[in-house]
Amino acid sequence: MDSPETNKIVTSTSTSSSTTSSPVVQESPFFNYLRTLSPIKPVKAAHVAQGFPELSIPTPPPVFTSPRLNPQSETIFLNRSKHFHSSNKKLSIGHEGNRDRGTDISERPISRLTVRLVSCSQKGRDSKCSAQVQPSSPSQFVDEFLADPVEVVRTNSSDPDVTCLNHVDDTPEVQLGCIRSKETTVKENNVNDELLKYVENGSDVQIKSSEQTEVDLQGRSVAVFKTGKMENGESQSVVYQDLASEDVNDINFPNSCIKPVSGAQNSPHGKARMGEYAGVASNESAETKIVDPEETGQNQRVLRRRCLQFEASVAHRKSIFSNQGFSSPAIISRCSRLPANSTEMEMLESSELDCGISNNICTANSSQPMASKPSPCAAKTVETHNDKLNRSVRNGGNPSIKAPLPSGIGLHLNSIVNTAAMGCTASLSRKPSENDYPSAQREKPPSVPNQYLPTESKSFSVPASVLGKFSVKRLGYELETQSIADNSATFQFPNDNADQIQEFNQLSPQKKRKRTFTNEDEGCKRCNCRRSKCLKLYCECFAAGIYCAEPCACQECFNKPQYEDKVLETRKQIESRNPLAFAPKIVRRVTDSPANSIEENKKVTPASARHKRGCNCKKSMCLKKYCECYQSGVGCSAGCRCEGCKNAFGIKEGYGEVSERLSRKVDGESWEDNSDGKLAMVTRSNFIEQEHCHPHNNLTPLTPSLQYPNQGKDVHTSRLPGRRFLPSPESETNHLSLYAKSPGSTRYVFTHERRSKMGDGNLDIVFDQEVEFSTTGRIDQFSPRWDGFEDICDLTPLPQTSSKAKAILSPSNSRDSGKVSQIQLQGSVRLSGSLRWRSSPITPTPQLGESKLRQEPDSDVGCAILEDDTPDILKDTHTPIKTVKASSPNQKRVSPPHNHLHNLRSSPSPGLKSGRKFVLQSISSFPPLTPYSDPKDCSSKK
DNA sequence: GAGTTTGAAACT
DNA sequence: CAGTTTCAAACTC
Repeated sequence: MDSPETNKIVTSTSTSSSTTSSPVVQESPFFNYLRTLSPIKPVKAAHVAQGFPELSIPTPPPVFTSPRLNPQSETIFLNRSKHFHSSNKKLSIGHEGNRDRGTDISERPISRLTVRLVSCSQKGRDSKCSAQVQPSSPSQFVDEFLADPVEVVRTNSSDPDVTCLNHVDDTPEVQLGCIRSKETTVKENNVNDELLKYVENGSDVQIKSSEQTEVDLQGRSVAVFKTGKMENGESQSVVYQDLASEDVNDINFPNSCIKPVSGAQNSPHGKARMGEYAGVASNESAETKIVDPEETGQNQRVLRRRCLQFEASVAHRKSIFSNQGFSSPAIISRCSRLPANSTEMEMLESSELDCGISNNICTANSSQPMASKPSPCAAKTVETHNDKLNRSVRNGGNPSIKAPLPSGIGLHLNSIVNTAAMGCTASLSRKPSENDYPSAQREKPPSVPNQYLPTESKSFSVPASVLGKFSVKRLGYELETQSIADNSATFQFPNDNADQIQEFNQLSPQKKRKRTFTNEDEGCKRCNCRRSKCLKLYCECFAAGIYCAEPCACQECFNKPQYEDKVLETRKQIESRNPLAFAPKIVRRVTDSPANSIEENKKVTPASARHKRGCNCKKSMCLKKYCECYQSGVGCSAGCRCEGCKNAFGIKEGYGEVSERLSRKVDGESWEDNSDGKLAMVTRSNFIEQEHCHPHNNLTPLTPSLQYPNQGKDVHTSRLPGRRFLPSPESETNHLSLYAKSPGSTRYVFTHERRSKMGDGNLDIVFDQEVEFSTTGRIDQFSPRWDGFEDICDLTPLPQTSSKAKAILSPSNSRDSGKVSQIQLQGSVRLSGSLRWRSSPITPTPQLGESKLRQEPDSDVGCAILEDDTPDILKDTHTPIKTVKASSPNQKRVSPPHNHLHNLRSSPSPGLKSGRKFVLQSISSFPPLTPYSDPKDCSSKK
């Protein structure tokens, strides 16, 4: 608040004490206009009487009696408006303590309004003070200013006396700087209108907490808040100060009880100044007081609503977190600025800032961090405790983060982690604990390359919980503002792992720690590259699709926003070699407890797609994290070239067999080395033997073999091209794999990959169908094996059948990814109609007549299931067997951990009997290089 | 924390 | 495509 530009931000002692209203102000055309436009409400004396019995607040006379234009006011106003961009004005919240409240507001022009808010006893609760600052463009300033009446709102049901300020316009909760109280705020009717004061908007905001923390909010209205306990510990003071004002006057307000703060009372100006105070708003924890100096002594009071709701938002947030998943794909746009430092991050984390949830793309423009207008993207809602808020504001400068309502938002942890959005695949399973990062690391969270973000929206939709606890802190994502003009930030988190996050939050500290250590290294940890310049897959950050950040110890790092072009180019090169290079690498299990429920089970994260070729372990025997398979928690597959495989999650020869014991441990997040073997393999020896006996059986996930159903006489299948980007605008790739799993049982894996280039993007539709035909009519499950095809287990009817398809638009164009980083389309797809068995000499024949396939009803169920990457089977035991999924190229396909299968087997649900396909719905760590297709186009593909 | 081991990634 | 080198994480002490 001591910004040099600011004339005077907060004075510890109020100096002016003149009680007469300023004629200049009253006559200002501005106020005139304001009076006309703003909801001006007469002050209600009744309430005042309650709060300030000793104060008699006369009905304020018309504030503006003369249309005469006051040059001074005008000038001030103009200046202020001018400052909205480069404003030096600041809103500061500081601990005023018992200051001299004597202030003659009336004398001062609005621009010089200084308001002190004093809350009364906090009652041991966390005092929360929020101020909503509404930035506005210069052009909009007047209108917005005028249209932004302030009203005092009573908050906190428990404390009827608590009041807060709200915007008259009922600004959405997302408003920046708006802090809600736990309780629904009751608008001013109960509050004495006399207490209402509007706060001058300024450019900069400084907020001081009790700790005197300060925050500068550039381009925001000026307000001075002061929060913190009074010396007597009972009250807090909030000071709104007009930056323009030369003489800062502090206005003391009574506490929530509408009573003068003790300090105020003691103040020489204390109560006597209340015919001066325009309004007071207080909250139990924090009171907000708004004073309209000009109107002081006037019969009219203009209420300016300020969203000063405090804890309510927090509660709301928590509720949201607990109840909502994150549906949006993880997309992080550049621009936006994440908490620049640990304090902000901490604030976000702890406070659970609502940010960019849902499809709402919130764009916060640093230049206009706080939009006066209730623009969904312009506002930021910050609900925090005093300290947190203050810290965040202080450090953040521009709270450019918008917090859209989290409704319906899901978090795709995979996307977050692995994808550009968040970058930690396996990490998704775990939620960052408070101590995941050293404070120093939190200082500078990793940032996400801009290219992964949609151009327009560049949105970073952050679920509150995610943002607060996961993204910000754990992942430490930082949206680096590349420029003042380009700093709108929107956070979009993938939805898939919302539950995981939630779960993690619910974990005990020990469990969190455990997960932290087990998962943190996977994808979210920071790199330490020395020679790769962080532009190779060696770099975990780069591989994860995120920029390196402070926590990184890399050297000569080019994986930074400023090198965006280079990063993107490198990425393209790498992807050209390996389209799945940026696919999630590690799969982690989120479930911490041996959940007995599907809910628990569905927290399993699929395995790595990047590791499509399998491991090549020589010495580790796939028992250490050197082995990606092991690291991913999946068994080695036939595609692995490992030697002496003892992968506890399923040895190569075992075709994904996993011991029961291990499975249970896995459920419990016990990633133990099971090298001791003794795995109770649930073998399907037949298939395994066949596969290994035959030279062609050494199939990679991408090159499944076609085996005839009849017991091991495998006829080599056509080795279909793996998933790769085809140059043609639209390409289709079909894969058919037949596996003779056992005598009388044949499994068909049909994969149709269709890449369509529509509009400016690609639509990747991958139909993976795996059908197992059993002579017995029983559909076998898949083993935990995770290879690219084998684990495609959704039991689907023959291609001719209509099936649900999910199309995921892979925003190759990072700019666009924000819009629809991952679009899930659901619809009926007649596979037979559109598919061409271009590559496969073998057409899946429905002639497997005896197969007793379950035809998935053409319902939307499948679509709902597809909402996240949770294995379908895990999500709903009653899920129809058939599910056709279209996914991005980087989609991971993994087999469920054995234990889950085991559980599923036991499940009476018929669906559980079917083979399972685990598809990692996460978006690629990096959006596809090709532009994504328009959703419409996608729809058309349905 | 330093050094070693390891295997993926990159290079040739 | 195979062999080699590079690289950084994982691991050990």
